[in-house]
Amino acid sequence: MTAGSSKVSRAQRSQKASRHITINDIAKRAGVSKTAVSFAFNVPGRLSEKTTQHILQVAREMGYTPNPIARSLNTRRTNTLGVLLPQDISIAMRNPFFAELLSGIGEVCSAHGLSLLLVPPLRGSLVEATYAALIDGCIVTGLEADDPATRALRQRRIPFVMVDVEPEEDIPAVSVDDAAGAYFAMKHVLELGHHRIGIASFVSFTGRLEEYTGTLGRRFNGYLRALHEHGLTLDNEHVRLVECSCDVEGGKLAFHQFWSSRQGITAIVALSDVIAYGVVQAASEQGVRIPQQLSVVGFDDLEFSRLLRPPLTTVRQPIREKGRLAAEMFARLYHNEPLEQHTLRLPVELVVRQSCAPPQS
Amino acid sequence: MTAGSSKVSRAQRSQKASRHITINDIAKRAGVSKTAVSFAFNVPGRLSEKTTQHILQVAREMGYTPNPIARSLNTRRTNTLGVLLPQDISIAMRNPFFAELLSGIGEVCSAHGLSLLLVPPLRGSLVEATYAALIDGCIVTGLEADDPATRALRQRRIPFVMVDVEPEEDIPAVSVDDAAGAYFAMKHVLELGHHRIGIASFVSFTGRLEEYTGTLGRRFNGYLRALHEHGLTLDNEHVRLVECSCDVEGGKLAFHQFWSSRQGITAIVALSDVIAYGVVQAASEQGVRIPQQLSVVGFDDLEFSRLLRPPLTTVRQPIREKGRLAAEMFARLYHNEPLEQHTLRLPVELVVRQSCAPPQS
DNA sequence: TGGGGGTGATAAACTAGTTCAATAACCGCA
DNA sequence: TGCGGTTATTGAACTAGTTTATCACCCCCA
Repeated sequence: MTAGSSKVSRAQRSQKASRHITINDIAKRAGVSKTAVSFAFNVPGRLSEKTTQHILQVAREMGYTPNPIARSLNTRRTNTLGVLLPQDISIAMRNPFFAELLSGIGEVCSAHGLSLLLVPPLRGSLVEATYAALIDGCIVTGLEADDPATRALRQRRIPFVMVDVEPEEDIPAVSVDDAAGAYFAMKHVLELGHHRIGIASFVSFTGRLEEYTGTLGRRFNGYLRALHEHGLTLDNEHVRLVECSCDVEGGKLAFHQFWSSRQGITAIVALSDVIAYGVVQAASEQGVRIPQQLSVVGFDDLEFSRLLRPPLTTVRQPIREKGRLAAEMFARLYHNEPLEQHTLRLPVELVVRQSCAPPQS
Repeated sequence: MTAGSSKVSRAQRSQKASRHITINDIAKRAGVSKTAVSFAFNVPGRLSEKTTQHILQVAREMGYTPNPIARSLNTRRTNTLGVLLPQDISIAMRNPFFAELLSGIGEVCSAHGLSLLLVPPLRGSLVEATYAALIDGCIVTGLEADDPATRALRQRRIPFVMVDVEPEEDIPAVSVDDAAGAYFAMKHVLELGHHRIGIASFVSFTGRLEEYTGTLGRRFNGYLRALHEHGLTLDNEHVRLVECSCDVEGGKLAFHQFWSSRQGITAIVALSDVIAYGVVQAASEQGVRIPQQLSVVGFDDLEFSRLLRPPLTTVRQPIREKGRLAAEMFARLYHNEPLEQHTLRLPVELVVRQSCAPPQS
């Protein structure tokens, strides 16, 4: 290294590394100020038509396009809506629930020219993820109002709407009566005469049963209410609980656990349709006939549940609608328009199809 | 308005509007330079432990978190991987293909701490969308190498990997032999003895049949080759084409068009499993028995196709794997590591299940 | 010729951080 | 006490744009 090389200026060095073309390059080349270049791109009518066209022509020739990050720094807009996911993307996307939710959210994104950012935990922390996400706001899924990540959003004044959360004053949210839905599902199974029942639950266990929170907790409350009305409890003898991942694979594993336990389970209540799919698939593979030998109920009524073999009895919740409404609420917050209602609660209903029957006598 | 009010400085005004807390506020409050604050957050060991802790303490007290946009402007990193979608998010998400693809891409995102940005056309233009997207690179779906959006990425030196594209020198891509897969599917139907066949295609028509491009064009080539081998052509008499949206609803509409035409169609070949789902559902609703009265073949082998009633005969392509490999290629580009192979071609195979049978005599 | 009004263009300040290069402080040792 | 070598800290420049406030210019009219 020569003495001279250390004197190479920063500008020269970055020149060498084929620097990106910036607004300054265009300004110089076009013989105008960078303000003019900015106006040419952003404020139609602010410059004379001649100047505007000249600047845009120069920009085209040099292949210039304004840096969206620098622009965002000024405008404080990213034109991006985040979706906070409590799990990794690869896991969430195994549950068609999210595809339907995103489809609903996406309708609103198109209308407002927004992109959609999937925000999973960063290095294990959703709070970290919210710090790093380049978003104008977000839809929060699978979290409660007192979650650290939710608090982080509030503190940073990032507008957000929660989905599937216990309704709480002044927190915009779109929910569903999970407890009622679960109650209907379990009641249906009980009224068919089942009393050896497996509950296939996705995991978010935090200790004892009373500590189940969120969607899981609410659905459990519904199940337990129906069980109590029929004099049953989660005693592991009549009613057994198995936890699994919220995907087809999880449902298959759950089925095998129930079936190998030889407790004579005649019905499986799944906390999610996709888990029910796995149960049905594993049962078919084992030659267990549904609903003759085993009844299965789900929760969600995904678009494909009616196409299942047999068509799945389940609890319908309007998932796409939920996404759309949540995103619409966000859009109002985003544009500082008042919300008519802070919390929406959408209806659920039991959809009886062909995956349940009375137990074999 | 008084004369005084016009003299209110900018700082005072923004103060009033409860300005965001910046690195300067923390520096002042902690009695250090903003360089020190930056180091405290980003370069462990660069400051004394005492100073670092003091700064972080002050930051915590004031609820400060570095602005990710300003940070990105310097670091030139957004830690976001884009997925370029040729349609609106709400439409794409109606096809479980994307959920599976995203699931694969998501595996790599987790490993590298990336978020995933869904980038649909902005004001009708994907090129515009690429200009505005805050991403470090992207996975391009449903586009060809000579698409304007692809060119825009190249020009702006945004690293990208294409998915489902005609392999081309030096463009990183992960594809599948669509033509071969389609050939297998059509051949299977023909060998069962069908000669009145409906093709249910998603839309991307650009004029005459020879102008089909991309995935659509490649699959058509496969279908046509098999048809030719059996002396058939797309003549609208024996083999009829219907275009529909790529979702369950589209498949249902396609079925109704085929069935109402009363051309005695005995088999429907769908360009996508999700379209086949719609065909099967509409057929069931009409009391048309599959495969006895109507054979159906799909393309994709989505996770749920084996659970369909009846289980769907289809062409398997490893979608999740495709997403994962594409994302891994991107990760290498992103870290300036050399690619072992620029283009990958994954295998397809016909999966014979129960939705096809010989035509009723 | 002077002044008002409108248009077109710009210099400078601003967005909120990171990074470079230089300095200050400290420690041990001669 | 002086000096070399770390270690800790900082001012200034830099990222790439937008925005504000001002100015120059031209036309019209008095």
